[in-house]
Amino acid sequence: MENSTTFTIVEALTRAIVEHRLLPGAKLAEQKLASHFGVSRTLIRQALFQLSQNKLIRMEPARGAFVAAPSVEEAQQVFSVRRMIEAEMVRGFLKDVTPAKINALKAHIKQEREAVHQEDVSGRTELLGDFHVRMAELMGNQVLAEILGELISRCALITLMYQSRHAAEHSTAEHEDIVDALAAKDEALAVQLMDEHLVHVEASLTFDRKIPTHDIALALA
Amino acid sequence: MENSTTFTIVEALTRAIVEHRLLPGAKLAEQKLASHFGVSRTLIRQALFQLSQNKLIRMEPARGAFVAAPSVEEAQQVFSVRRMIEAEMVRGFLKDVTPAKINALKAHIKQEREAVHQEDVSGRTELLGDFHVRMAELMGNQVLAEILGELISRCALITLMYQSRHAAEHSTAEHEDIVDALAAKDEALAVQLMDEHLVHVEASLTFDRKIPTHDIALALA
DNA sequence: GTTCACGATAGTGTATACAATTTTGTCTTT
DNA sequence: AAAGACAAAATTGTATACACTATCGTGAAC
Repeated sequence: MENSTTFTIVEALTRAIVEHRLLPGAKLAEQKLASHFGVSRTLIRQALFQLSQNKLIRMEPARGAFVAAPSVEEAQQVFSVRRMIEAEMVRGFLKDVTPAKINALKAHIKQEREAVHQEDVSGRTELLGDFHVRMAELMGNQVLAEILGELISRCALITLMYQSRHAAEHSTAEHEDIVDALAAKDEALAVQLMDEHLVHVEASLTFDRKIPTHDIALALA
Repeated sequence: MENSTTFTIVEALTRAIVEHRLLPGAKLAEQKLASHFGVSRTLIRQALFQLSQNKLIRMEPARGAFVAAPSVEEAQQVFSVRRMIEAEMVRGFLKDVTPAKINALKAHIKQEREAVHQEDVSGRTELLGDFHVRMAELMGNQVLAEILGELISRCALITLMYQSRHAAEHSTAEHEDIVDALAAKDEALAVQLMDEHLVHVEASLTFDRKIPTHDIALALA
């Protein structure tokens, strides 16, 4: 899409944030990043700008960039939007479902299972999110896939921020149930399972617990 | 959100694109824009970068920025996503509806009617889109409002690109019907009306007609 | 001892300079 | 005259320089 150097930096920072190597509230000083990546501040600023549009960081005028620390309200709104989109996505998916698409989803679930065995936490989180994006892609709606992808990145940050003990263990099982319902072309059931799945993920978060952060103001709130 | 100077440039370019003063495919040379706005290329590049994320322009490596010319597929996908989101938005809106919210929507429709009288084309298009964003805001879901806002910007570009003769005249009437259904708390009807409304808008476009553009490759396709 | 003022330092915001690439125009060759 | 090669101009990509703001530390006044 855009320049590949900037893209590399965005990717690296995204991974660092989503993998929780950079905690919410952490400051992202431009010169330090520039030195680390061996480029000028110009490219760093481009990358930070992009990340701020993805809501993975927030930028304060004349103060700099900080890893985003989504509020409880924002987290709930993100999940709310996901439920809206994905309920209808399931309906749309069934409107033009084929055995090949079902198989593609099953193949993805197989990958998920392998990742669980390997205890690859960050890779697993990514795969669990990709299931939903994959569904959008299989519908042939790239616009939907992009929007959902952004929402799911935000969810990854939220999940790692509020997750007590990742109850995401049975996410794969729920994905499987959803695919079964899709294969049976049971729209009402599939929609319900998808909605419940997202409710479960959201419910597994502990919005009232203490949360690790580098944001002073947030830590004292 | 970000710097106010850049924001001003983004606003100005957005208006120019959405109001069709800049045709799809038109080249946006950095130096010319910089001179026009009386700033350096740095700020122009930031603005162009942001616009490219909003899909209002596309950037080709080492070639520059061009006003986006959404393909028919993309246009249909954008409308498809809007139907998905807004169907569920109507349901969500009714889950916590109040007379005040209904009145707010009615007030907005009144504005729409006035704009129709004034023959203010660009302002009218904006207002018609704002109706949908307003609904998201009234739900108290800012995340939803932002996502919908971006989609509606893209729709404005699409509409002005493919619109034969704006059949959007009865959009306001349809908005009114939707609000009536909401006031009556008739979920099924409201959802149906919203879906039909979006289908109407999409159907008013002429995907098979000639489209004005500055994009050579597109004009000869 | 606490608070305020002020200077030093670090960091961001913008402009400019330079490098690399693309585009354009001209000239040569066939 | 048409096609290709090459040079010149224009444009984008990146780095650096400068200006402005915020932050932090020190010291004076109370």
